[in-house]
Amino acid sequence: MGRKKVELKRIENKSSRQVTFSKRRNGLFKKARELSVLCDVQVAILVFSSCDKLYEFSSVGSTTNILKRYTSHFKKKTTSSKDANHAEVYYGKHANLKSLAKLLLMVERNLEGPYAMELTLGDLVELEKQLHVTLTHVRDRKIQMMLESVKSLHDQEKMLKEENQLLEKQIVAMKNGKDSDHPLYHPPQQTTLSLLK
Amino acid sequence: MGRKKVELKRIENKSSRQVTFSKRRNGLFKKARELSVLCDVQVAILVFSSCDKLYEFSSVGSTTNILKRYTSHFKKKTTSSKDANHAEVYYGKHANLKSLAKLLLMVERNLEGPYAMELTLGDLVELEKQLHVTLTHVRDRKIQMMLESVKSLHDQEKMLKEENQLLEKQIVAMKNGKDSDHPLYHPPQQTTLSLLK
DNA sequence: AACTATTTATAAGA
DNA sequence: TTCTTATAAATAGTT
Repeated sequence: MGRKKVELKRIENKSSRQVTFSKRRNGLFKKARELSVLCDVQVAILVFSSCDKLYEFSSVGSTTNILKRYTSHFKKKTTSSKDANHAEVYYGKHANLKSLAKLLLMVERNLEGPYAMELTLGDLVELEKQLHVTLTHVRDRKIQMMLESVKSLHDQEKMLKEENQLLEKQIVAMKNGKDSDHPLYHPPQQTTLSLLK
Repeated sequence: MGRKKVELKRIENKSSRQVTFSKRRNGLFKKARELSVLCDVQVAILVFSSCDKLYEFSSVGSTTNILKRYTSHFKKKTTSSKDANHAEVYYGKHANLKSLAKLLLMVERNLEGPYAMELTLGDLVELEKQLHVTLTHVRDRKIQMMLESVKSLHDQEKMLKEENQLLEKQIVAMKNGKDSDHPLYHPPQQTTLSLLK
């Protein structure tokens, strides 16, 4: 795709080989990025030039992530309990949404970022289990709250309807000039509506 | 480069995404081969599809060779550089991950126990989203590592078979009584097997 | 899987 | 190096 069709063999002229390398390398990386985005896949490319220079492309955080396991994958876990206690000291009193969200963001950054974490496959399996369990519980709690909300709304609706009926009866009674025996209705001050915010 | 200009975003239709993936993957690999030949460089491409399938391209014999080269390249860079803070950063991030596991346990206890955290429905929805995202990322990373394991084992198997063939040839040669001109084959001392433990 | 109308990449020239 | 442009190549939508 140029002024002339080019034969598929090593370009002997050094400078035009260098120019072509630069152009086509960029082209290749662009194509890789497009493939990654359009088709929702992960792509990594490594290019070693003849003078031992490395050019790399990765659709995820870094190529290192993919290859880091060659050196770190089977390292042994040694200090899990110590770390856990450490965590409790730090977060025990502040086990709130904010610190959890922060930590989750940190984990995400670490999974995708330029520095691969020293996580073994076993670590990841454990973490996945734990996340799954917590996610399930959060969902359960959410659904519970939603059900409670719905129930509250129904209760509230019922209550208001009853109030309406009572008020209507009072109005009818007043129109008939017979209100002295029936004092006015006063609605309750506290209802479950407040639970819904 | 087609009937219409295509927007650079995930193709939502599954079947056309699959078709485009197939076409563009071939295109990418072709470009890589051309770059490799024309410019006399080594190229390796790894593509992980969303359904856990690995497609790879390598301008030389096996992708492992290039990955090894990459690893040693990177090692050279990092070990010779002066960054002593690296280990500390590393430890910090690792510790944070353990903290996350501990914190997740705490959140669970709070959700189920008599002392419910003061979380609104909105909080729970946000938390659920965040957990889901992190869980997805953890799963992705886990799958990536598993794929790498499988690939390494396959490469290793191939290498061992090649060694076997060489050894068998030597045995045949020895039986023919002409071994004095051909020194025994010595297998490489360091193979990727050691990395797998 | 083929077919083309178009878009995109790029070889050569400036 | 960077830009321009003629042309080759890739590919999106269609059959």
